[in-house]
Amino acid sequence: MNKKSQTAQAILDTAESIVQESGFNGFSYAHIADKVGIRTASIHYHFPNKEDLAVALIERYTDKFVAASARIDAESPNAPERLRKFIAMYRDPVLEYRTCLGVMFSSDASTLSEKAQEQLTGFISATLSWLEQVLSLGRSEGTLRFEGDAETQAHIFLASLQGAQLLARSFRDIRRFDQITEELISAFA
Amino acid sequence: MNKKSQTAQAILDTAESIVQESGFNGFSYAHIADKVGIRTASIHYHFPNKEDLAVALIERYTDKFVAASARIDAESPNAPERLRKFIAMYRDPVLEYRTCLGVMFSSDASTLSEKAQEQLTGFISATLSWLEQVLSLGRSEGTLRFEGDAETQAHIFLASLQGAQLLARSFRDIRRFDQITEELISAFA
DNA sequence: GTCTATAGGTGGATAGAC
DNA sequence: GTCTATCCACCTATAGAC
Repeated sequence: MNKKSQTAQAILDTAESIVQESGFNGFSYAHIADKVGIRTASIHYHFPNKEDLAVALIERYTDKFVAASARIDAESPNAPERLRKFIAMYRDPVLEYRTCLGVMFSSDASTLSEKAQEQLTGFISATLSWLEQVLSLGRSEGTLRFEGDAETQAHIFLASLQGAQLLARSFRDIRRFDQITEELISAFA
Repeated sequence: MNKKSQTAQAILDTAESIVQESGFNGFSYAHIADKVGIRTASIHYHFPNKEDLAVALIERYTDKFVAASARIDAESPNAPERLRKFIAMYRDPVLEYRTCLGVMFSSDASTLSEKAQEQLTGFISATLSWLEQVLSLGRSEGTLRFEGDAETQAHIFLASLQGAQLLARSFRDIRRFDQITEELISAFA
């Protein structure tokens, strides 16, 4: 179920990449068509309008996160390593001057449809829930130390990573990102 | 010097407000003209093109921050109170679903001109420098406690506020912002 | 300084042939 | 499923009258 054709996947791949770089208002059907090697009319066949495309983008991004976090849980038994892999997920796009799709959609939230906004909060909630669970695990394991409740710490951690992406991007300097995340990790020690 | 006419100020006021809500790619000359009550051609008289407008926006925003931070320094002798007033500056726009202009321009950085990007990093650098100085002061006063160097902590603090704005905006819930900032403050105690 | 008028381009979107 | 052709709204920007 939810099978998408190869072309639809290519369109989503390209759109995701452009949104991560320029935001949802920073791209057009023409941009996608050029990169994919099709005509704009073909995009409309797969995604009738821009809202459909936005919703599909966040939907798929959420699915990818759920899969990735499950993989992390399976591969890494201890909480600190899970956190480090999570940070790596947020670091990679910055190397290409991109950010998490959630950051971009959050910025452009006011121009998104109701449904797209709901998808967005769904994605962020999934991320926060996973982080909270990792932090709780770390605390009970004794591998992570922090004050206050895990939910608040999850918020701070995610907010810091989002801001770190924006700062590193503005300065075109990945070290700003690393500087922030290394201190975040060591604060839990 | 750098005196701007009343109309130019009104244009900047409106543009700033729209950018904070919808991003730099989310507004047009027509939007501004409508709100200010002039024609789009008049905007071009004051700001020949969109790049000029972007540069003027960040320039003025930086000036306003410098003035505001100087006022905070003058009014509040101790570091924790300075931090709290800084947080308030980032909280206010969220109430109207806006963010710091720096966040929006950072998101749209890839579509900005070279000069606008330089202005942007100038603004962020000014913010980071001021924060670093406040944190250093607090540490030497004994009113703020933290690990590592003040520069890194300034980065984390700013990144957290930026992310907190995005999170609160996405959920349309100011309490997410407050939850984050209260924990940030208490972590320094 | 602000206006009308308009140029020239690009945006998303549709109809209909293949 | 993908194409060509096309529509129309909107965009930034300019020329020139007032």
